[in-house]
Amino acid sequence: MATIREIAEKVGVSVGTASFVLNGKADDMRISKKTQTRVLEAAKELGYQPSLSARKLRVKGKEVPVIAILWTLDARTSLISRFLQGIQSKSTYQEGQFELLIQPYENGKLRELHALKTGLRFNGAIIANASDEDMHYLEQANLNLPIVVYQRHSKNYATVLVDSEKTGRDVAKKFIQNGHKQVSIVIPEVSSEAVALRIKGFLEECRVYQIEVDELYGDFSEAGGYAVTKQLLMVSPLPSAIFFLSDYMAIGALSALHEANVKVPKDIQLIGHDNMIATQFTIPTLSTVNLPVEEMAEASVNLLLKILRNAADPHEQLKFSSYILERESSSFE
Amino acid sequence: MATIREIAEKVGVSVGTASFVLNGKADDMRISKKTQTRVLEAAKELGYQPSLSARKLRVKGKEVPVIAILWTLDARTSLISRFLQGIQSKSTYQEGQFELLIQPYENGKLRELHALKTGLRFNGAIIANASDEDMHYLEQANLNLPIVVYQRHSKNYATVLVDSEKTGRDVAKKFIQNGHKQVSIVIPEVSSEAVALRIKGFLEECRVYQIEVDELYGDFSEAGGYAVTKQLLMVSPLPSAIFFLSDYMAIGALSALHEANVKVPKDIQLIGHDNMIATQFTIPTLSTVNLPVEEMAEASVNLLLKILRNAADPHEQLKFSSYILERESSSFE
DNA sequence: TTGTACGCGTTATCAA
DNA sequence: TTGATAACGCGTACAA
Repeated sequence: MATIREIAEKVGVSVGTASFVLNGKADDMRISKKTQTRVLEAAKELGYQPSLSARKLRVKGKEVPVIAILWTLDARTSLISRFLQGIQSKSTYQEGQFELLIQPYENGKLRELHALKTGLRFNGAIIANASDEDMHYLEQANLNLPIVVYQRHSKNYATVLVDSEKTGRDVAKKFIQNGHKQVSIVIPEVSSEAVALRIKGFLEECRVYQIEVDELYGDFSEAGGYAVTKQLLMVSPLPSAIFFLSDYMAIGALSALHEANVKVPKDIQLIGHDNMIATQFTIPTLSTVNLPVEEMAEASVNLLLKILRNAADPHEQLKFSSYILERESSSFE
Repeated sequence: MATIREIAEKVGVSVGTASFVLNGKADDMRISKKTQTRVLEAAKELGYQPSLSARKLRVKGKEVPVIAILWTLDARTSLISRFLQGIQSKSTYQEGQFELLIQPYENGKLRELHALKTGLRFNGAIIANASDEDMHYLEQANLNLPIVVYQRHSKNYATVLVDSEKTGRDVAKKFIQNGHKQVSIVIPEVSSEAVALRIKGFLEECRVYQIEVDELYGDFSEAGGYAVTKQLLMVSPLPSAIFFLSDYMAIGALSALHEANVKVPKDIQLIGHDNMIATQFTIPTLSTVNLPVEEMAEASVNLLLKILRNAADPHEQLKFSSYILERESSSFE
């Protein structure tokens, strides 16, 4: 991490000269070739790395806010592409009004992310996939950094979310409406408020209508859904409907059921969650709950930008709505 | 974009005081409550936004290189999650040795991305999905910014890629070996060297063995593959094998074929490309070409970091290999 | 609480 | 023709 001054000193030249050489303006400034090569060599030797900070500071009117997306290092990483797509599809991005930083963190270890406290890396953050512990830390830390929390409730920060409890109830209602008496819910092993609320809504509604529910757990992935279903196939009787809290898991289940020659939706009905594009092309097509990830992502960024320029309440709560998309996997033929 | 000095002036207080208040250190410093509120109000009014650059510059030993991932704003955005996963799975990231910036750009308009020339946003870049025009611009611009190009050849920059021509030949060989005489190749409408080379290799090998090939085009998505296949189903005879240059397209095709009651692999064999996880769970499971995205992503970042600290040749060429994963969609029963 | 030196690259002004 | 000097940008931290 040498500075330009160190280079200048080593070569025995002024910092201005060194700067010109390192920026390719040496010829315009008529710096001799020998000096140029000597400067460049010194830079290489010392491992010179220009400081963006110093540059930005000097070049006026160029600094834009840095927005960080804090994303957990777990299976849900696969959803980040939709999040990014939501941000990018909009004009805001194109105009270069902000820089987008991806800041991964380990689930449950948000407190160890020093950048949240130092305020050196970003001007504001969107926190996705926060676990209970992470959220607890956040609420108690009371950071004075502008923050938008995605898919969780919060007292101290702005939020963007859907009514996950209602989602759960809606799916239960659909199952009840379709006449199911014995259903299962497959739960991914991730700590998430949204998941917990969906479960809560689903179970409550089932209780009200006295439907029997089995709770199953698996990895948040196709493989997880496949494994859970394989296990389920070994016991009997099979439930007549399953709610998967992740489309990926439901896709894995379709594969396992096909192998076992169990027909969907005739023998068993499935509903997934998230409305991943792939669900339109599975065999059979997969009913799912539409989660407006792209819209929420865009809203999160816009909200954060507004908060940054004091144009929005830092406690704003944006609510989106989800709805069931009925496709073949939950329809009677 | 007010500065801390403007706030201090407005309130009639020193910059030091303003700094303390804005950083929540006011109480420790025994700044009066009135002063605190006045400073905070002024900050709000003026729309104060702390300059990260000034902060980083002052706080010693904290500046780490910023690496940008330049990603096109097109359908292939869906692949970015694998790219990110590749980076994140490794220790490098955890140690906070660099910051990761996502810099989208419009396909073919890399030249309009000013950040590449100003050097204000990042210390080095990984360029993914560059089109021919983008690459032409890059080669001729001869930027002195450290750059790693992903999945393209380059004279002037470091690269990380697989031998895409060989991939194409391999798939053709597999088809020939399986006895096909009439095949199709489905090409996504994206400008990519890798895609072009796969096509080239595939067509050449087919020519050598005098296999008839039909070239079809569609959107890089499940819907694109579905649409192409629907069209294909209207003509006859159907080819006995199809090579899809994207798994997403192949997944769409499976759906269309299922609807038309054409059996895979009995009536027609399919091979996709990329080895997306979903291909293990389609019905039938999808043969595909494994593209080591995660490994290449990790290698790209590590190579760039090495170049940044002069520990690697800025023209290094890293080659990875791909191979066919035979699953049900291309196997005889 | 205040004043001010400091970090580091850029660039305009000055000097030989 | 070749290079030096110093002001500048902005938040931080320490001495006063």
